[in-house]
Amino acid sequence: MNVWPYQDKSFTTEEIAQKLLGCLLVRESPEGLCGGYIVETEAYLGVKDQAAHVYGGRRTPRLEAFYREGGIFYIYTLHTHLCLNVITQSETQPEGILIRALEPAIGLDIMAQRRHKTGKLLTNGPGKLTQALGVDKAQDYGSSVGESPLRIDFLKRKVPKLVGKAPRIGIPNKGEWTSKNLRYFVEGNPYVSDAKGAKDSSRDWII
DNA sequence: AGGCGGATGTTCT
DNA sequence: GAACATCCGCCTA
Repeated sequence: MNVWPYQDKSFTTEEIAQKLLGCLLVRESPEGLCGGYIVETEAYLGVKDQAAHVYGGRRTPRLEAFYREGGIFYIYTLHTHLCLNVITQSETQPEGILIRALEPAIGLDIMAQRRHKTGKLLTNGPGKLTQALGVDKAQDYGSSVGESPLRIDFLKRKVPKLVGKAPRIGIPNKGEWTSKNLRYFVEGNPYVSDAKGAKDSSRDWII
């Protein structure tokens, strides 16, 4: 059975963010099944993290998922796009992980239809991957990552050869939190959102 | 009512 | 590959 493997809270959010790399994110829809391997994540460390939505203990209707159990999706709207996050801890410890990029693996034709794009442009950004998968806020917000139309397969995973660490994207003026290396990615994978060259795609996975 | 949040896609070298 | 126009819902005032 495919369930949230970090229920016992014995792992930090930073650790889980790295463990999610290589896991298969899939989405079931009337159009068919599609999905890809997670290649880029960012950790958001709760009320003390100036870049987190819940910084300072903020609690508003859209943030409710943070104050529930780990292993559910938190989805927020950014202009026209949706950003997909996994809640990692507990009611009293509102932390989460932003999924920033996928390597397409299943239903490439369906994703291309939704994106009107192909290749890297399919899923190499947080808003692009939600569009490619057909993520729907009303349907997927708060749903379980283990068994829902939108879910993560923690078993059939690839193993990154090398995990890169870097500061998170787009959070200037957040004090020390701006420069912390809380962004993780599969080194050399061409689908990482700011991968420039994208040449060395042969050396990204062990398996 | 107004401002903020960041990602996308186009257009220009 | 860098610059910029555009996108709109949630919160705070």
